[in-house]
Amino acid sequence: MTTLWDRSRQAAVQEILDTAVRLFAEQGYEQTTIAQIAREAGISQRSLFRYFGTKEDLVCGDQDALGELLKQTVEQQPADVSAWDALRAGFETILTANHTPERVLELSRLIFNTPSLHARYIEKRLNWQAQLVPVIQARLGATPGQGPDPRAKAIVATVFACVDTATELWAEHEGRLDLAHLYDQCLTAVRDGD
Amino acid sequence: MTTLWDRSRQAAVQEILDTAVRLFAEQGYEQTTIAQIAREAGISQRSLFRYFGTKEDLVCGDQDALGELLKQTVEQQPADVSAWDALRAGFETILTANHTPERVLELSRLIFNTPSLHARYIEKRLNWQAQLVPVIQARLGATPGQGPDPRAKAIVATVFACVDTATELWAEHEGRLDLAHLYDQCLTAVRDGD
DNA sequence: TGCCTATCTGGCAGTTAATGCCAGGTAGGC
DNA sequence: GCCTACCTGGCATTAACTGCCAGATAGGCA
Repeated sequence: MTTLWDRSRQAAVQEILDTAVRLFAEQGYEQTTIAQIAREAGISQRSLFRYFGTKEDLVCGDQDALGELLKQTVEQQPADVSAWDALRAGFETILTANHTPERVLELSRLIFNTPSLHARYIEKRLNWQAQLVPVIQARLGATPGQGPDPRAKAIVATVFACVDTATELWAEHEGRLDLAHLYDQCLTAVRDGD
Repeated sequence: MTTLWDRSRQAAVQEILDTAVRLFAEQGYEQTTIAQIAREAGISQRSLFRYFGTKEDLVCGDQDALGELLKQTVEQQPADVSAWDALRAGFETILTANHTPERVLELSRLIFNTPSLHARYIEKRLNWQAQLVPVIQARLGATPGQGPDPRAKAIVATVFACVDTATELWAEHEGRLDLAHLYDQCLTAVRDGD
């Protein structure tokens, strides 16, 4: 309900984000300090850390919200949709909910070329995976044999592996290829190859 | 050739490593400082950073050497062995070349329970993947269609996803399950499921 | 044996990300 | 117009690193 605060906060977040991404693209992630971003965005370091808990969150911060959307989409697929198709539907939803392709491409380049960012990005994605495993487990039904059932974990991990592979290829080719098609190619190679 | 130096260095590395892993297990990774490790190992902080470039390398440091072994094993498989089987052979080799199971279990617990370590661990494994892709690409033969061929990348990424899943389950169950069998279960769920 | 050189080691200062604390300001309700 | 809640900025501090320099130590060589 506190409209003005929320709006100015939203604007501030957006401005800080734009400043940060611009500086990262210009001079590299490691070479850009928090002090510089704060200075150019006209804000104190202390406040910057209140908006974004870590430097890495300036790049991978909105992953958390996307993960929630992904989980909900997968959960809401009809019961007769297979685990594979449900996950694929989830990722298609995320694709459209994400930033513009140009922005995604810029962020992808940054992430794939900066080890510490890449690590952080993977960490966020591991959270997505952990959230999805019970959802997929429910869709798979009862355990076939005795012992723990690794199927859901394996399927989710594989789907993410293919998404990551497709995204990396897509970024390498400057976004000129169709991401969904690349993903399907990856999954075909894995499931129907040899 | 410089025997004494090398040996004392080797001994120092081992002692630092043991001290660090012990402290990490006792009080957690984040709660243990470099200063404390250096103090208890009887070495200066400055020298500790010369042995191990980062705190994370105290846990995931020897991954680099294992990656080289993995690549060589996969490369040396006979030409008629499929990509999947070649990779599986590589991982079996690594299993036996690793530390004792107890040590691996301890390190696994640490890695899977510490987000930043888990991320760094996967980052190292991404290096393994990048090295393996051309090897697998050669084994797959010519590209079927036009455009880039994502098959090798996808297959390698999937195999690692399954290895990771199996290892996590194995660590969760305190090493009481058969790791190779878990891996096969994961791969079956992915390739032959539904 | 005694020196010389290459390498290792420790201490010290400095940088950067990140956190806690406190004083001061600003928006919105009464 | 005041009061409260929240936000903001500055200061101090910590922890992971890094560069620099002086001192020690091992091994080669005369």
